[in-house]
Amino acid sequence: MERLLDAALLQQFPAGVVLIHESSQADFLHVLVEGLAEIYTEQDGGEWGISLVYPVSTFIPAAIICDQPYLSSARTLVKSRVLLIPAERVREICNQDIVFTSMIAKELARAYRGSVKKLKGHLARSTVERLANWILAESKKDAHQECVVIPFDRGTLASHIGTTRENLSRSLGYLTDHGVRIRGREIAIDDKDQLILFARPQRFIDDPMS
Amino acid sequence: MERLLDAALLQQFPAGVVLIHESSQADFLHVLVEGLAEIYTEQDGGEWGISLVYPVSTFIPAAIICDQPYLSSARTLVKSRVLLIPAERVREICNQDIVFTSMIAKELARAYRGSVKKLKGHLARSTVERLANWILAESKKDAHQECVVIPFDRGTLASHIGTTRENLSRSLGYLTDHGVRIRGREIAIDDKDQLILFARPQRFIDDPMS
DNA sequence: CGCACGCTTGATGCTGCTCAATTTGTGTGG
DNA sequence: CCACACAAATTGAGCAGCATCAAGCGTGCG
Repeated sequence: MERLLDAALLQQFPAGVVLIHESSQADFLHVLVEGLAEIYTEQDGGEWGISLVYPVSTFIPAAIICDQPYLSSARTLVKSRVLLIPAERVREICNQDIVFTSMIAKELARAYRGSVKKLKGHLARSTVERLANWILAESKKDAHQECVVIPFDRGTLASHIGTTRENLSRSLGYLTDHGVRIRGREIAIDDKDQLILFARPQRFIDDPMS
Repeated sequence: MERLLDAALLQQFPAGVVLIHESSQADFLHVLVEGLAEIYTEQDGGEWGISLVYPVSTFIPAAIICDQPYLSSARTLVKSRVLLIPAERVREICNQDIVFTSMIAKELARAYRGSVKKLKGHLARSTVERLANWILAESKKDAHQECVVIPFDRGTLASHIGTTRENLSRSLGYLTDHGVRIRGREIAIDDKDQLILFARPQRFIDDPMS
């Protein structure tokens, strides 16, 4: 563990800094210590969100383990602190320290499951349903608040829901008839039961703990 | 390694046997030794393909590592031999044997990257493009054959491409104008360059090695 | 032969993207 | 404090992609 940390560096980044560029070789294992980041991919001039990263977790550990180029890009969404560990060092310790390695394995497993859940959501649900379920999931983490605040701009949210800005707007409007009220970035949940009825959340798609 | 194998059992299954039921607790680590299997999910009465499993690899290792229910189901597509290792034993060895653990980590990393690639394909491409790229990818592995044979029925292929049987049929018809000829389950590639031109394959979506 | 199953083809409608116009919101400088 | 500029968000119209339903075709098997 010492050998890990003496080569690592903790850095502070403002919002909107691109930390990883897809298709570049993996050079560091990034650990988000504080803040918020997104994993995204650039395709045909557009951007699509792959996942959101909350502290404390690593991002894109798979590229380091596989010793392969990154499949997606990453940027900070708010001011964040990130721990950078040289890839070389990580792979070295993966052959020595069992505690670290099985921690990495757990991290990979969690990320993998997240990705499968996202895939399931896209295969089986419409845009509005994905949005409704995102709102429900978000409302759970902020300890029973009746109000969800989108922590980034709407374009970013749209790219993570898997739609365009325009349709996100329409979808939010549509949910107005299903227990929700919109005020800029604030989404007030007036009738949670009605929203749940519409969204039909499933444990194995929407529950981040599963 | 001995402790792993003395608790494991190698079993033979015919085609179409469901080995894993989603939402059930993970009891075994499955290793496909020979044959072909698919990971899929059941949603609203339909089935959607998540991934295909070729030998030799594990399936759904993440559920065992996380000690959580499976997120998807798995079945054999052809007669297959599968090694079953009790989950308990796997987790135990994950705290002891570094070689095994880092092998699992690599396996998880590969699966994770596969899932991200599938997600990218769905976000950025149309059904026909996904199909065209699947054909190209398939043609690569069978050592420069000019002909791809779908190794399962079309409904299954449709579910993995992310469309319906009907639209798969239409899409195959459409590709007829782009260098391909269809004869039942055989897809003859007459003009690979033209197909590539249409499909615009990307290394970081379609190359299974990356 | 006739039935079952898988594949194809057609018609129709919904979802969601694109483009464009308008409104709202936000920060800036006079 | 207002006027203005610029970006973000909304709204509308039109259209492409794809699902759905339904019917027609082909092949294999009892």
